Amino acid sequence: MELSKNFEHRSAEEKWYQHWLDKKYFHSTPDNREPYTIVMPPPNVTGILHMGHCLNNTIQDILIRRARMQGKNACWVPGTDHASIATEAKVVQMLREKGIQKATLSRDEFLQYAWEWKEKYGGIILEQLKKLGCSADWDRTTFTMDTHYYNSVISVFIDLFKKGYIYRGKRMINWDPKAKTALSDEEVIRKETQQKLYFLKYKLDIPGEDHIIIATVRPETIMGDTAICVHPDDERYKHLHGKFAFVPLINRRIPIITDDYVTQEFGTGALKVTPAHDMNDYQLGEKHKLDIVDILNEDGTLNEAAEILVGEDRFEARKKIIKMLEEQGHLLKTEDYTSEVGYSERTDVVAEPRLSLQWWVDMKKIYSPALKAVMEDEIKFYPPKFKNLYRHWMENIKDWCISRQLWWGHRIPAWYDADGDFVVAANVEDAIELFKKERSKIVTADRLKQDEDCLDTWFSSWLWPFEVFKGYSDPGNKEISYYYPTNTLVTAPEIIFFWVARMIMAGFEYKEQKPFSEVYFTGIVRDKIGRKMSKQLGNSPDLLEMIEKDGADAVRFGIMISSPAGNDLMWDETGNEQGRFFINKMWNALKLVKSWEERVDANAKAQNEFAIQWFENRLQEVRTQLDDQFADFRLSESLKTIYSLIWDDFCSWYLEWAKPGFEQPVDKITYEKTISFFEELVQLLHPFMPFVTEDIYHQLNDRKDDIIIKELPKIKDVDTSLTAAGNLLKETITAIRDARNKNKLKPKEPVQLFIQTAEEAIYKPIENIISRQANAESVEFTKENIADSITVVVQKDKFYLKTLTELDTSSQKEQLIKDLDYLKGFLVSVEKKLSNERFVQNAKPEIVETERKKKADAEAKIKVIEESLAAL
RNA sequence: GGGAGCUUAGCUCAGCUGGUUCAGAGCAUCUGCCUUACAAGCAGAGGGUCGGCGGUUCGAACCCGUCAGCUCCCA
Repeated sequence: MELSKNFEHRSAEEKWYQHWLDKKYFHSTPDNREPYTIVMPPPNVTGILHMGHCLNNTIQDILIRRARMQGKNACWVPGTDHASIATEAKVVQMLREKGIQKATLSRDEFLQYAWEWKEKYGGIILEQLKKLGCSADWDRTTFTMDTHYYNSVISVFIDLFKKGYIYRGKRMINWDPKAKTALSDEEVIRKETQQKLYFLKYKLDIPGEDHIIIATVRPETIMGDTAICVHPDDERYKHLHGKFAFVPLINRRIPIITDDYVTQEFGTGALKVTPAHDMNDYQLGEKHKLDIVDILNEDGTLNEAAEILVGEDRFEARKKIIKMLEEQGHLLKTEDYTSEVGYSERTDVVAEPRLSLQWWVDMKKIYSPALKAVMEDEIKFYPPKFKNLYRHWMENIKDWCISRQLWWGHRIPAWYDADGDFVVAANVEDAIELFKKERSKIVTADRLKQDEDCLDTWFSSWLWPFEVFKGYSDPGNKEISYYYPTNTLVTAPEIIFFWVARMIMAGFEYKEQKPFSEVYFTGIVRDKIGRKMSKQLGNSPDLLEMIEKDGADAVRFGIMISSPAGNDLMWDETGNEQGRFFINKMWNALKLVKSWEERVDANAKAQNEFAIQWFENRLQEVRTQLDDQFADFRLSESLKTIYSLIWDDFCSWYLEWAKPGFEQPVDKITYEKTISFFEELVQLLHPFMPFVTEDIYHQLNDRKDDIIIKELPKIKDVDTSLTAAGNLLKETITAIRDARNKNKLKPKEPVQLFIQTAEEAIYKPIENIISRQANAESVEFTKENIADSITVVVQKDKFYLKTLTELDTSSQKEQLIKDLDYLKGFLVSVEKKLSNERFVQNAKPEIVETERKKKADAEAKIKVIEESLAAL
């Protein structure tokens, strides 16, 4: 079969991915092998592939493919989560485009639209992952609202409620006025925001005193003020303790209280207290038993309680109230002020602290096994620095607000009667029973109302590692017993609290076992100037476009090569380019090796014993390194290691040493060994670049098997003397080439080479390689200096290059003098060490021994160089 | 305000428990080559007081202290 000029990624990707699917290589069923399991962090069902997914899933695919090649039963479970806020927002928008208002629909009608939307657009991202080459077990694709999953979530809610871990309570929460739902603390993103600090005069209710000045960034909430607070030690305000002031514009009379919570240095040291609209003020209010005046509606507009500007949006109201305050002489001054403001993660509007009746998980009751497991390394974090962060969060854990005022999601299984009493039950029949049993009330189904709200998406995804195997809905089934606990979780550090911590809690609560053994936190993908990739900035490249242009292998290479273990990565498109060049390099090597096919001479004597032995040994060395690197998730390093093994060791050295002369025959052993080396190389690379490696594997030989499932050979012992011999050979060749370069010899100009060494036996087997690589027409051993030649010193041996062209010895001389100076300096430092008695006494004997050897080596080299200089 | 982390070549980063010629890699730069696998390439080269200062040690990029700059998380 004729080879194409270049690797054609489009057709190869299509061909091999389909082939792997047809052969069901990605599919796993329990058997006798050791399992290796990863559950994919379910992307948002509305999502499309971005660089973060690309990194994360490439890493998972690498781990899975390597495990598969190690003979393990590799199982990678894909799926999506229902993303209640994001999806509901998209459905609402789609309906609006059709001219339908959500408010005009019943819950069931709305959900029907939502499911239609999900069937149509949901799961696009999974198709995109296939383009990237991901070898997930698609037969196991799970959705957090699949029937068994849905029921498990509801059942877990009921169970936790029964255990007293879930309660309903009126508390301060983060409110998203756009999505009109509660948010958990983790769903609020703090951002530095430019604001203004307004200094307002509050009239005092004291004869002879005029006003107190208060600094605030939220003047529109003054109508909710129910106190002014100052520090008890603040001399400026001591005379005002226990007195009263009036809220501007509405003239509500409010007390002046004291609390050491107030920072005297900030603003004027006097704080307006608005318990309904600020977390800290709420706590102050509780402590001092203040009134609560809630002046905002659920959509962020002002309500009747505000008395003025009713119906205006909070930010419009801010503008207007400033004008009113100014007109009436209450505004003293305005200052620029920057502080962190919370934004809704999903809708990006400013989150509003709001007092609201919500459902909560009492985290104090459930977190401790999860903390212990990580602290004691039962679950290992990579990199381990995240343990601290985890511990800190766990030790200061707050209750989790799990209700969301949305329809798309798992509906809270609480049932209310007309009096507002409620029970928690899976269905209305059970609810009726419970009312009877627990509350001695006889109710009928038509009098009961189910809670309108649904559960936080994370309240479903925390069951992911076991419910994807139906470990909750069908406990003890064959699959959960085989696959659980899973092995590795690969995820972003941003969701360590959202998801990782909670999965660990759920794992211990419901399976009495950890959900996974190790968690690898990837870095955040940034652009080349260090900004986080985001839609807003538009600095996120179009992945599918890149895959189309450069190929999935090149894209995978690009992201992995720039990805230090556990650190953020500065992504740059030149990485893809490097990947493409690499593929091209391998393709050219393939062309070379294929060209030998017809020149194999079964009778020819084996030519390349040294090269073959050396490369075989190199392979073992690298395999050992790779094992260590994989154990620590140093995948970027692994890729670099394989890259250099293929490019430098195989292409630049081995192939050059082993390749036959122009139109010369190839001996059978060299040919077969070369093919098998190439196979092993692409096998090592396969997890990183699956398509090109599978393709080359099949190009090298006609065969029935596939590299994707070819088991990696066992590692053999490394022969360090071979490594050393190889290094000497490379060093010699480089030194001679350098000398040729420096003496301006044309590459084509042959030289006569003389080797002066005490150990000819070392050079005998590599003599012909040196001669070829240095373009020497003859090689001889010599005991004498060779006059009128270029002298090259390598370790303790000398090489002479005799040429036809006239030589200018000045540059060699310069180089030799430079080397000599360096060595002399080096020798002095070694001697200093050795003459230091404390060193000889304290240092380990091996260390002293190597110093002695360094000294002897340096002296020998100095001698050789001095001789060479004398001969010049 | 509390906590964590980072600072090594022009850029992005390795450097595991202090000890080989240990100051490294890739990219970029420079020089010479269109050498029948590959110019998307080949063969070479240059480049850093390891953020500053102090300490521990026979010995420090590595350990300790301190200062400076940057980043992230939590309040």
